[in-house]
Amino acid sequence: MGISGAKMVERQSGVALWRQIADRMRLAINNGDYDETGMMPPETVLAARFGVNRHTVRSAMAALAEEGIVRPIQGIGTRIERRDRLRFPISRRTRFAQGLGNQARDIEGRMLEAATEVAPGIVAEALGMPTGTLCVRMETVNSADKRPISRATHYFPAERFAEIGAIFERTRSVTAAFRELGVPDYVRRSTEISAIHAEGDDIRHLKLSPGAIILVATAINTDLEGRPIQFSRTRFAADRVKLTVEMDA
Amino acid sequence: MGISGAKMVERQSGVALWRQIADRMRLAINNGDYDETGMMPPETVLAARFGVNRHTVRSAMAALAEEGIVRPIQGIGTRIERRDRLRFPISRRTRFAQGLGNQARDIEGRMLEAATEVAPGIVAEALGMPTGTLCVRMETVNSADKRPISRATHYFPAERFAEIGAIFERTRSVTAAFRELGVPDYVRRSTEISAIHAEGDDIRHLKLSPGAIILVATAINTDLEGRPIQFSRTRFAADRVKLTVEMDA
DNA sequence: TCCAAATGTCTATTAATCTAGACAACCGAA
DNA sequence: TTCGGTTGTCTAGATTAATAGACATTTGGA
Repeated sequence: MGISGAKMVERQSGVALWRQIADRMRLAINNGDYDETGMMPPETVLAARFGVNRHTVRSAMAALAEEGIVRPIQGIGTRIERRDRLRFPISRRTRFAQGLGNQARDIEGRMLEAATEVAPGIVAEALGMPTGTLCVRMETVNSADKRPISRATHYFPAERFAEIGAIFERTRSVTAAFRELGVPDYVRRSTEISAIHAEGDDIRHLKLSPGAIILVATAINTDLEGRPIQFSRTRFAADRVKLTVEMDA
Repeated sequence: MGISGAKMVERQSGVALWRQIADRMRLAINNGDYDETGMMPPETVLAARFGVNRHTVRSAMAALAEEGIVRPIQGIGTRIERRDRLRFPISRRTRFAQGLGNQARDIEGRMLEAATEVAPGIVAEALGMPTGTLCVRMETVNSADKRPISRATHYFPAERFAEIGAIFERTRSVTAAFRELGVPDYVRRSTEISAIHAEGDDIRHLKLSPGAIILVATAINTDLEGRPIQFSRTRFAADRVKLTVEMDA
């Protein structure tokens, strides 16, 4: 159960039981409580759990079905059709944790790997470096409420940000790492968004089923002087995130 | 008619009409809509305005009277007893007592319980601890001028803050307790805000009527090194507090 | 093929909510 | 004192919400 233990529904509160139950089931679904099976527990189980009649649970379920969140299948059970996707705002000041902000309790960035290597052609061009220049490549996985949301590959000019891997490992934040390395603020110059089928390690890291769709956001960040400091390619699990592009003057 | 225009109440929404009306009247009161007279409009007027029977309005009024917000006087009308909503700022440096500052004379934090136990999954994740790690759970109620404002459940890593319960009991302040335990300053890493209907013990501790709305702020605080030191879930009585989120770089 | 498990549908009953109307009780002012 | 306006109380009925039980229907697997 939740943080504060087993919560019973409240009677005579002016809020119908089926509505309370529907609200709590929607929360549980979005929280990923039923991700293992992708199915709701049987109606009889839910009725017992909430201490109400099965018909009351069915009313709640009908409300969720109306919203398109679940779909009942006779003889099988009730399938979870849709989880609300996190809204990830992309703007001039895109920051991972800030962007998801209050859409999840626990936003975590985990580093998989960091290495210094020769910048690939596209990266060198994006960062305005001669071909053959060294860069730091950093691989991260970002999660919201324990659920992996995105997988990113970042490139930084090695000259300025040689230690960024170690600092990220400690601060778990690109923004914080930049700050420690003398970049108090930075802005996004460009973002390109595309969609492909998931493949390779992304399937494993994002816990996707083969053939799932991922959104790819390729971005360039610059410091306030306009010098490129980061090239990143972030793969979002498309069934968990929607990207909202925000324009600004 | 309030700021937000003429909204009709919704039928068959799973929320009783009297509850919807009570909520909207509470908002209007706290918004100062009736400050000129200090009285509610007559029940017949309200009934016409909301498009419901007078008895339905009376049910809503009874709920507000139960909360101590209004007091009906036969022959005269219904007087507004109390209308105040504290502003609670949420920022990188959120502190309970400081935040309420000069909005109340007497700001009190009372501890209900403190226990060392295995951290729930969400908490362990939030605090960056392996699952199964011990944490201190502390339950508090915060009041301003003797009126309960919020009810919070805090989690601290047991390793660093085993004694925080005893220290809070003495100092009545999380900030002070942290200071004694070697954390001179701390910042808020994240805050998630949602709203639900009050239920369970919160109704009793916050002296709410069943079905009242509470604001839930789930927060993680870190020390200046960025290590998570506190996970908390604070439930604010929504009719007594408004949260103002302050952005910073 | 048969069974267990799940959702779908139906009837019946009780409780809560909302409407409707009438009238009593109370207060302030004309 | 009378009267208009207000809240308080009562009865009655309609609608919605919730409980209870029975049985049909569908599916997947033994």
